Amino acid sequence: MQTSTTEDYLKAIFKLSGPSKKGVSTNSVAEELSTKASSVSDMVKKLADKKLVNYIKYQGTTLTIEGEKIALRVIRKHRLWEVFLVEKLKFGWDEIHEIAEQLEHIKSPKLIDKLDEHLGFPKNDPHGDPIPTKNGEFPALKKFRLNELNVGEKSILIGVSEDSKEFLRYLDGISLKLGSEIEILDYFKFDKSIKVKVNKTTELTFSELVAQNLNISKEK
Amino acid sequence: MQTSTTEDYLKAIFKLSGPSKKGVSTNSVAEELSTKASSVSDMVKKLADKKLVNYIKYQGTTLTIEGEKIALRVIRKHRLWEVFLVEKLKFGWDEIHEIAEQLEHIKSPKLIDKLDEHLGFPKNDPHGDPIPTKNGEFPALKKFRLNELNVGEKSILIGVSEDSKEFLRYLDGISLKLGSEIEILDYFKFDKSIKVKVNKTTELTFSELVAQNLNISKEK
DNA sequence: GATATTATTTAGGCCAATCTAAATTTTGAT
DNA sequence: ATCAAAATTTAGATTGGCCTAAATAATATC
Repeated sequence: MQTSTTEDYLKAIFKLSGPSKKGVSTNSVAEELSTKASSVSDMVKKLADKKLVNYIKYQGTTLTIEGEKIALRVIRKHRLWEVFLVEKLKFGWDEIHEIAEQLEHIKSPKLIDKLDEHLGFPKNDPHGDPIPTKNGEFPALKKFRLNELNVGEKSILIGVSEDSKEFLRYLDGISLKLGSEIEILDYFKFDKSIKVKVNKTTELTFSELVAQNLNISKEK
Repeated sequence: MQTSTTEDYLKAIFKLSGPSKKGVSTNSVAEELSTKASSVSDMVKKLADKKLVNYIKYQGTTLTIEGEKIALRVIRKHRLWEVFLVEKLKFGWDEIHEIAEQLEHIKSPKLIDKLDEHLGFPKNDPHGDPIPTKNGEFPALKKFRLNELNVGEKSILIGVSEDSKEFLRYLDGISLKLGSEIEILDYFKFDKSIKVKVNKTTELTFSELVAQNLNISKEK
């Protein structure tokens, strides 16, 4: 059974990983948890020993399957308690976070199932965020192809549909990485190519074929 | 703000003190908390530093006013959560204790007030035990004079109404102490004296005057 | 490509709470 | 009153989590 500190770390890493599931930096975790980078360094090593995260020195941390399971369970509890606080106890939506931070660490699977039932199996918390299911399914972020977006929309690269060496080498060449932000600047009807801005800096143009193979999410 | 361990110790000491508020032994606390006597020894020293308990080496521990306040707050939370688990989440009365043990440490005065209201300001928990009020009043144990009891009843000495030196010296002489168990064996109508057995061992006879000045509780 | 800046890790300590083993005090039995 | 048993305390170590300061690696800039 993990300590509540462990749960806090896993939750923070999950949150920071974002839809692209890219590795998170030591500093970002430290900031998220209001602690110091050296503490995080210590801690992720311990979490790696317990097989809850993958950690490579100087290269960031990702969750293992097991680590993600735990993170999702904690998020489920947090969000269900938030619903309880607002719906049943009539708290304002702005007062509930820090109480839920504590309640999320209560250990009792039965409690959370009964709470879920008591609340009528809500799908979203009071902020509108989805509540992971009992089985650890996280209502998937809707996934799009880059060519399905409209001009002006922003997105995050979460994957590719084509994994030939050539394609990956091409992406590498333009240094497009998982997690990059892509904003649609323009669309050229005549060849269906699109002009984008990557990470608020680099402007590029993608052919339709390329755009079709870039999987993105509209979420932040 | 105290740790949950501190709260556990204070609660245990409160519970073990009983109605007579007598000092509790290191060993009894250790057993109550499933820990070792040496740990308790360490801990009560720290609690004494924080003015939460009165501790005299080799002589046991009592709560200070402040310590008792905290203990009562924790008990209030524990019992309110128990009501919630049974009434709202439909738990069986036998499953709730260990969950409430966790919930009782959640820190948020507002939460507990709202919970109290949500539950309709219950007076007792599902086991029938009284719930301390918001102001830290613990529904007093009903107090009796020893001469109000019937033959066969058992009681605990919780105080005296007369505190003259003579009386106290008398009690001392028969080694009757706060917390002693007193069972009524017989009642002699002609002089209203009563025969009792103290702590299941010593038989004594009290005059009416003595019996009137011994305050007892019927609770265990 | 060298170097300055930033990010990260290591080293060494601290604190709360716990433990075992040894020392000490109290109690209880003769 | 003495002495053994029981209760309690001390000493010294451990674990989880955190910190500061110093060392090292990665990165960004010229």
